[in-house]
Amino acid sequence: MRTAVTSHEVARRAGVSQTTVSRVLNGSKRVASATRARVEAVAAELGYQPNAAARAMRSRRTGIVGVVVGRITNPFYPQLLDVLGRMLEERGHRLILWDASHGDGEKAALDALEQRLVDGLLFTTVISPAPAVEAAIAAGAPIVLLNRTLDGVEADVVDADGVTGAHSVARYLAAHGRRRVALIGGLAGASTAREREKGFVNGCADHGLALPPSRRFPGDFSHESGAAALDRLVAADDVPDAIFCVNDLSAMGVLDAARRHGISVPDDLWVIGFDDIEMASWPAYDLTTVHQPTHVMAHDALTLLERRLADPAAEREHLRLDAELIVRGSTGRAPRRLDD
Amino acid sequence: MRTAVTSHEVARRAGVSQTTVSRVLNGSKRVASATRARVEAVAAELGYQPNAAARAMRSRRTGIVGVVVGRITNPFYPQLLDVLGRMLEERGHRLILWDASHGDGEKAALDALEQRLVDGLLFTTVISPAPAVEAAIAAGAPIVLLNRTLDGVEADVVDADGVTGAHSVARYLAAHGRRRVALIGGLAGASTAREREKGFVNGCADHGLALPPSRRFPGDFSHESGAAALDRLVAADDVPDAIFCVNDLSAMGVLDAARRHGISVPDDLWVIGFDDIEMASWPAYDLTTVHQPTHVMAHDALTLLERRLADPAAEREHLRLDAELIVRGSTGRAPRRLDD
DNA sequence: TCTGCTTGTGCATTCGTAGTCATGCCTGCA
DNA sequence: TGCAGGCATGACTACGAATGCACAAGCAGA
Repeated sequence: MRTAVTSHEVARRAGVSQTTVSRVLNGSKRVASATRARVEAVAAELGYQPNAAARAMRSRRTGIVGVVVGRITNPFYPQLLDVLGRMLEERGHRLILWDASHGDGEKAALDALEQRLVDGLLFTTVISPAPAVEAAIAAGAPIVLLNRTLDGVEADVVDADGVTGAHSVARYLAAHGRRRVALIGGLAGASTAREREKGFVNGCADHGLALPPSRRFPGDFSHESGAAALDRLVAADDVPDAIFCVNDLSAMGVLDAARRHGISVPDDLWVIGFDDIEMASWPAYDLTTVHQPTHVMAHDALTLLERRLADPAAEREHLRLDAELIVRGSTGRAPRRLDD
Repeated sequence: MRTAVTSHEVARRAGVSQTTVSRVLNGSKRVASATRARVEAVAAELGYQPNAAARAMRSRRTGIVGVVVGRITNPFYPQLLDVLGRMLEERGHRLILWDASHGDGEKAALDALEQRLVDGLLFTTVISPAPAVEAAIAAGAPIVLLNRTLDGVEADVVDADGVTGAHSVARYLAAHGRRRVALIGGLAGASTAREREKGFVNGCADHGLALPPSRRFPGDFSHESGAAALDRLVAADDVPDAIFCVNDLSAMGVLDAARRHGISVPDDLWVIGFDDIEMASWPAYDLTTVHQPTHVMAHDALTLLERRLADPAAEREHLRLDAELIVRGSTGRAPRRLDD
């Protein structure tokens, strides 16, 4: 590798001061067009790239956003990252990624913020209690909570209405004659899991569906946890009419376990998820689920973060989006199958 | 946000010079243990975090590795990222992510390297020709090619043997009496696609399987491209015995399209993929495929990169790992189903 | 001709850390 | 007692870009 070209070198070759080079690069108007052209030509010729560290040191901005995801192998997160990556790319910004499923992703991200390595953070996966995160937010750090929230914390948040969404699932099941239902939950500290469980439990109560403890299972949003829950129901010879899972991945686990056990979906068992990840609509699963507007959420979260960076004193905002039931084949024959 | 604490501030409060603080933080031995303890106490009390930009400016290292993936929503990449993220976390390093499916991820990554924002780069997804990448590698830039390679370029590379892997697929199909086979390819510039196509084509020739142009389809590694190919075969009323796809995701597209068309797998059609992503083993797909040792590959690639960073003059290495056929239900009843 | 404003440019400084060089103290040996 | 040598520490500076301030030149209006 050749030694890096500096703005001083560009200045020297263009016969101007380093100040002028800096002005040209940052699009200042205070530069004669002839000078600008000359500097740009020299910069291009030398392949000049400003040193990121020096730039960050002076300007106190790095153009890097940190994102903490739950478990990158859960397709929900790549879908969020896809949108975020696109948006950041358009702005010429960059994305540092942490995975919270190993080590302490939140701690690492907060450290990076303190070190001024990132301009702001997007947490998609906070688990309460999260004292460090809460303290940083309270101190005014540029942090936006995406997907999951922290109860009682005043913060910029974008999430979907899990309570109403899950409530509509219970109503739907009751309306279609399902009587024996089961629930597969998520991590206790996750607001998404809590909300969806709560909405479903309330919905069952409201619509006369019994949901005994023996048909409530803990989960961790993984495929395995869904499969394990159905395995236990089978072992207990207590396979229900319908199972609601707090996310799609665990619902897919249930569907896969059902295949193993020779349980026919939807004939013998209905399965419903939450998220509406892309795979949920693929024929192999054809999963009825509650749609979360991932694109909009990611977009809104980044917009909130940018606003917070531009104005640290701006009013905090909590954007709560609607989640809508999408009926597919895992709860009866989906209408669109008639097209084939 | 309070103003950031600097090492000068820590020094002042601990009654030492900034130099000593720096020495304590970097674990220099030239510090009396009493002094070290005092500095550490003050640093902890103030929650001191060294400024990343200043540190990078002096030390010329950022502790950040850049990774360019093909399309983050293809589960193959999250699996790689999972391993990479773990390894980097252990080392206290960070990961900047680019997605090459929109904009120019490679250009952005190379820029970041020039700007000294990242210490090194991992390209999982180069598409030849890639003159900018080749030039950077030739100039000695710390870049490792993971998964895909660039023919004729001397570089640090970790990939799997696609030719042999795909060749074994053809042999397997021939040995099990499949006669009418089809091939769904990948992006022309991707070495993985080229190798796997070549291995399969050669294998077909070697084992007396005809593979007319009408049964060779272009693809782009996506679920849709797999599904689209089967749609065309159905439309042409030319559904084959077996279809080999150059990656699992497109094979899953074929399986899903087969479901839509009421084609029974494996009774009417065998399907084989390549990669062995986690989902391939789930009952919904139960996909016979060629296993790539993703974990090992990611691990080796990062190890190579670290070696290159430690010694820029080290000999270049090309690690080529074996890819092994894994037989599952999409090519006949898989043995393990008997367990149930 | 003089004043006052605009425009284009450069000088000098700053950001926070790491490392070089210098210094003072203490120990041990001649 | 004198001095070499190790140890602990501090003063100073470099890293590279951005920016406040100063200033010269050009021009309009009085």
